[in-house]
Amino acid sequence: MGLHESGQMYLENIYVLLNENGSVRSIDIVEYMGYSKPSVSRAVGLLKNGEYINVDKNGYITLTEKGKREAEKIYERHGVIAKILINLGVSEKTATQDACKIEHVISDESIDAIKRHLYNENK
Amino acid sequence: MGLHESGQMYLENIYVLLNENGSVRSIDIVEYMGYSKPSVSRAVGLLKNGEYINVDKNGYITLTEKGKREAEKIYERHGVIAKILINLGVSEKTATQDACKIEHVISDESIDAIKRHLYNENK
DNA sequence: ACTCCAAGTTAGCAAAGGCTAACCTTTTAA
DNA sequence: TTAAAAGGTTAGCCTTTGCTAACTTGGAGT
Repeated sequence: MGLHESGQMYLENIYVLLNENGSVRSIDIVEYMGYSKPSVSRAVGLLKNGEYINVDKNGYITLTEKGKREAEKIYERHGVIAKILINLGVSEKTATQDACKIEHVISDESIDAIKRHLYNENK
Repeated sequence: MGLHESGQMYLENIYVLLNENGSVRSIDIVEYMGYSKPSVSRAVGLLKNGEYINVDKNGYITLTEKGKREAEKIYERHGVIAKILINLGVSEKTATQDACKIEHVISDESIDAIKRHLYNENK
């Protein structure tokens, strides 16, 4: 079975942290997401189990191919949703917050439609 | 505390069923939403408890003022989201499905921005 | 060497929200 | 009148995803 919403969030944040810092451990996720160590520990275990990430003996996390694909997909959706909201006049803060929620529930069809719209707008 | 996502869904569907049929019992919600009788029974109990609905001795459900306000708000959000998605080229079916999810997580600020956009579009 | 701290894990709780199994009424129909 | 169907409720389970408390383990500093 695929990832649940929380798994998607963790994966996306791992992706962001990897891009920002070059490396990620569980403790970095704890600080970034504001969750407790046990919550992160379990989530990381589940992502590892599902082969979305690898964790080396020092606790450093990397994305598998599967994990990278998934993370990029969610990250892109996030950007697309935030962008259209901002274009509609929503503040960046709210747009980002809303995008975090919407990205997990919106269909591919709707995302594609929004992408087409954003593309056409810039012509 | 306010309604959770499932409570909002139940309330919205009660509102729709009331408008469609003029009356609603738990069993109608069971059929409409496809949930089990105990799930609906609990949800109805919670809505009653929160004073969103009244249930008469024959099991007929009506909205309180508070419930009606809430239901209308969610119903409107649903319509707004579905409409902009449809305007972007999303099929009615998908737009409706997505709206059902998004309506519970999107901010008032974003809804207002979308409403402004839809209004300006029709000028 | 001993202590201490940082990073993780284990165990177990809580709330939301779905489910089945089984039960109780009340109404309908043979 | 007696049996079945319809509508609800109770009890209790499961999963997801957060939490705290308490433990382990490995490396640093004194």
